[in-house]
Amino acid sequence: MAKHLTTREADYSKWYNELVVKADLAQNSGVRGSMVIKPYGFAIWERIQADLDRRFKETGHMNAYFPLFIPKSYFSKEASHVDGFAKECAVVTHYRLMDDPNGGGVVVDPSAKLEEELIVRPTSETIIWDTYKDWIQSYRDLPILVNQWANVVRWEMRTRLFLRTAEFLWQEGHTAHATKQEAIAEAETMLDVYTDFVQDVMAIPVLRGLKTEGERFAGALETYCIEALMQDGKALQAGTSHFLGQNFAKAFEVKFQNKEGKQEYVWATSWGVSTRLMGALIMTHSDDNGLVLPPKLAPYQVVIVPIYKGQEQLDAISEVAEDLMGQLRAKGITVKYDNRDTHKPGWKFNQYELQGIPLRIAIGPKDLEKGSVELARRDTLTKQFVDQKEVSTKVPELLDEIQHTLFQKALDFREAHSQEANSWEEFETLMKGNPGFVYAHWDGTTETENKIKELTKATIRCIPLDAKEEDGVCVLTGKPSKQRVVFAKAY
RNA sequence: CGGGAAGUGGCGCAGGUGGUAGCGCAUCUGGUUUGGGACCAGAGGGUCGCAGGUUCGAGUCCUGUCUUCCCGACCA
Repeated sequence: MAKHLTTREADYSKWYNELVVKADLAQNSGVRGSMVIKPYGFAIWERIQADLDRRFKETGHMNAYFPLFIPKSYFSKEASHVDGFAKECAVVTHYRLMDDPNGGGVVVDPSAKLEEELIVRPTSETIIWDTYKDWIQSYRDLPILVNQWANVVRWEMRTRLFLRTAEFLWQEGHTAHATKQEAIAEAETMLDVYTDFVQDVMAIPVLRGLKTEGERFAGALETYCIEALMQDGKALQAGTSHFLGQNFAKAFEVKFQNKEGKQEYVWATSWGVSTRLMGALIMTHSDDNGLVLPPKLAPYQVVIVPIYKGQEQLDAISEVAEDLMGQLRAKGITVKYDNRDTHKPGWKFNQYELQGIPLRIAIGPKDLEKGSVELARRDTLTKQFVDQKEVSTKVPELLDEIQHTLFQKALDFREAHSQEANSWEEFETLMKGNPGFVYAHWDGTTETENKIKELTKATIRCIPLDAKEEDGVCVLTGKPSKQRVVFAKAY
């Protein structure tokens, strides 16, 4: 009968996998490394999408769609880009199947070999810049501010639901600008958009920073990122925004004529977040009873469960429930009334806790007598009796409070798991576990960064944007350093 | 790609030395229940991943193959 989740303490990674499956978010499919996102999980993703999409449009972007397939030759045009992705590409080589001459089934028709192989996009810079070439002649054609919602494929060796799947859903923004300053400003603006969204809507605090040269996106001059800390003390990259310089413009010969009549290469950015955010959401807020959702992302913010004997009692309860639902919906709150007779109340309580519904209202015979309801909070697992008349004011207040509490709790956790390391001994000792964010001095070289990774498995998550200048010495080499960078073990 | 494990009803598993498949959960029916994952009684459902081979006979032995999961190097 024990349907309980593995606890986080017993096995964090097992807890995560069980939660994703039992809360009906996603499941593994018959396709290696590729998941099925189930309706409940997709409903959460849709809310993420809707909010981000609004923010993209408010910052002047429009959506477009580019092909899934990219000719192989496009890839080799930007050298560091191809280096970064070559080892994880799915390649289409044929376009036809035929009956297997040796028996049942079908085989690839060897005569249907493609002249040029097609790459299933791992990211779309190349096909997009090949297209932008046709769109841009003059400074009057700039800027181009485009986003696309799409699926991409990266042939990862080891996959995990939402965190790393061979195929994943994301959005990728690709912009073109006349000046370097404008492109950098765009990359920074989008980092702000991501920061606001992840903190305000997902209730996940993030560090903002720059990636080191070694961790930078393949083909970028600068990668801005937001980094979140998970409950097990490991870091998760939640979003990136890249200043691409003129690399792609040069690779695809995208020039424009400026006001002085001279030909110039276009400046570029790209930025993206993926279904990986679902993983961040789960690993930031959830507990041993299941998913905990911030109200702003919950497919249903409130669920009403009737407790009754017989049709007559159900009818009386339904009347109250319908009335409350009307009042809540009028305030823009999403409510579900679960009057199914096929499951018992206790079963429903557990199910909705597992699925992270922020507030649960139970109405039973006692409540009919007293004119009350039982209101239960998912985040604190506390219950209170509330007068039916007060529900429509109490619920919005509580939803706000839950949203705020979740963020604050995650922020407190991050602060409690952020520390400085001032010597190699200290650093090494910390990194024997998953200590969270460790602020330490670094000499600025990729060589040292790699050495530290080799020795401790810790990577530089970012060079914080708001870091104060501080003289110090590299934790490994003892060479001088002007500011601390953030180390952690990462997903 | 290197190391390990596993494929048997929807899910989780059991099936010494070969003899024609079983358990728990889930499902369905009837009844009693309903304030934290109900109970009783009955029922349905599997060519044992796939392809060969050995054998009178293969879930079991042999060969090949595919897939999935876990651990490492890579990554949003």
